[in-house]
Amino acid sequence: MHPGLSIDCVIFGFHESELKVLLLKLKNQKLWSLPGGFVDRQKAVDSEAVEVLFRRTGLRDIFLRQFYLFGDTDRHLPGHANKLVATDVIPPELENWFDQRFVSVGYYALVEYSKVQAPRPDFSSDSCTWKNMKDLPDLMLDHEKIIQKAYQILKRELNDQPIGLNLLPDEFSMSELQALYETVLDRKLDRRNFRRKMLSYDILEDTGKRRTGGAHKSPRLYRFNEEKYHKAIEDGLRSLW
Amino acid sequence: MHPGLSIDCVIFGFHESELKVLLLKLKNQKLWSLPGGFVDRQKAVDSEAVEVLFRRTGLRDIFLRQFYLFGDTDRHLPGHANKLVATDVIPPELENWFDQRFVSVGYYALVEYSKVQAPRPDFSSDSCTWKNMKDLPDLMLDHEKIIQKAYQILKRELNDQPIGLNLLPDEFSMSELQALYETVLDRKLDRRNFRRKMLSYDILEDTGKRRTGGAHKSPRLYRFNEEKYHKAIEDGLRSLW
DNA sequence: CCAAAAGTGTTTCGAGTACACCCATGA
DNA sequence: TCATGGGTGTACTCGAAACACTTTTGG
Repeated sequence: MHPGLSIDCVIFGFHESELKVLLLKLKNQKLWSLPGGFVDRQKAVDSEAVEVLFRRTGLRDIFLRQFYLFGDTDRHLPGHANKLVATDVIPPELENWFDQRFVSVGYYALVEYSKVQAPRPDFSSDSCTWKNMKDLPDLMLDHEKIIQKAYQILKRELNDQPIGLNLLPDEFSMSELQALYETVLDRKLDRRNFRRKMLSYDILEDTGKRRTGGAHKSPRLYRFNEEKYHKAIEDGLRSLW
Repeated sequence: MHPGLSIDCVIFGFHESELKVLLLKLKNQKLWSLPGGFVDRQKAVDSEAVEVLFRRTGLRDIFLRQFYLFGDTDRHLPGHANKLVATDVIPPELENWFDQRFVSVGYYALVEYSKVQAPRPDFSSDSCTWKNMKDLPDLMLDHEKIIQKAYQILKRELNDQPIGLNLLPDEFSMSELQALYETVLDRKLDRRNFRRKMLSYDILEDTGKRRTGGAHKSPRLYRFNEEKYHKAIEDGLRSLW
């Protein structure tokens, strides 16, 4: 039957200057979980991850990155499967099977919060919602650890790769982009230096438009040049050697 | 039985200014393979990788990094298992099982070539030797791709992390360290700039000794300050943000 | 007219790069 | 004494960081 291989997706979203993660709440339990699923023996692992993302968010063609394989033997506590049976999450005949070691591949994705319309829970969970990274609920298994690892890798990769595409509207102001970086990095950045550095990456285009409506000076709107953006991800933004 | 999960280790060694990979030659075949093995359901994946490294090289406490999970459906060509049976690598009853999709976790290690005394082959292979990265033999499955991916990630990580520990003797000259970097990067570096930059990382200690015996000025010998070295790996050598 | 955000330029500092000469050693 | 590699310093350029005032907008 199952190959004993599952995937877990850490789906990051950004909203109101806060970094969010999409989580499922398990039926009849207080625990939450990452969206994921088992990988069929016939399917390629990476494409299954794409499917999970699609099932939960309705989004395709999103930056999705495999970042780690979690394969420790102590990923769940004794009695874990028992609890799942007791709370009706899985049928009793699967209890033993669920008590063995699981190997899970972690993926993370960056998606635009507003484009995800009413994320849908699956059969084993009764809600699917965005949770603030700074205020995560109790999570099953080692999902907390998986999220933290994804976050750590995301921050490290920020040094070599741009982010923003799929995390912001198609057109955005420089301040919005900066707010994204500040949120992910969890600290303030200098406005002037940020603008200069970001423009120097040569991945932005000025749309020529302005956003009006705020009680302030109307900002220019930019968009990503997707070709250059993807090239930057491929080649890295800098290399020391 | 098997969980359908295997590991493959790309073990890099460095010798005479060449980057080597430790490979096994399959019994009765012209194909070579990466050292690896299946992961028992009871075992943690990372520690199995440590075991593979130990079985082949006799080394423990070596930098070993999980770098990717290979989970495509087309990892081997049709007839692959059949060939393995025909050439006596596996018994016939396993043919069907060997024909399904395999998921393999890639690890890479950096070890000192000279410390590996006569690497030992396993039951399915008749030799285990170092092969030059620039002249790889034909490899089974997607092992060539795995090696190239490991190499690519190694080069990228060089921008954030030092290398050298376990790849060089305990004490080494600056030129030897530079030769290592030049080999991995596959290009020449400026001697003066290399020294300055490397010293600025603050991970080296001057042993106070010199190496004599060459027909030249005798070079200072350095060693890594392991505490600082590991801290540099943890924290990264630089951060742009 | 005022509050709030947008836009802009300069200086300072450190790291990266290019480059050339003298020194020590063993053969 | 000579060939070979070891050791060192300086000038230039560029990116990073610190820092303050003026402009635009809607309320």
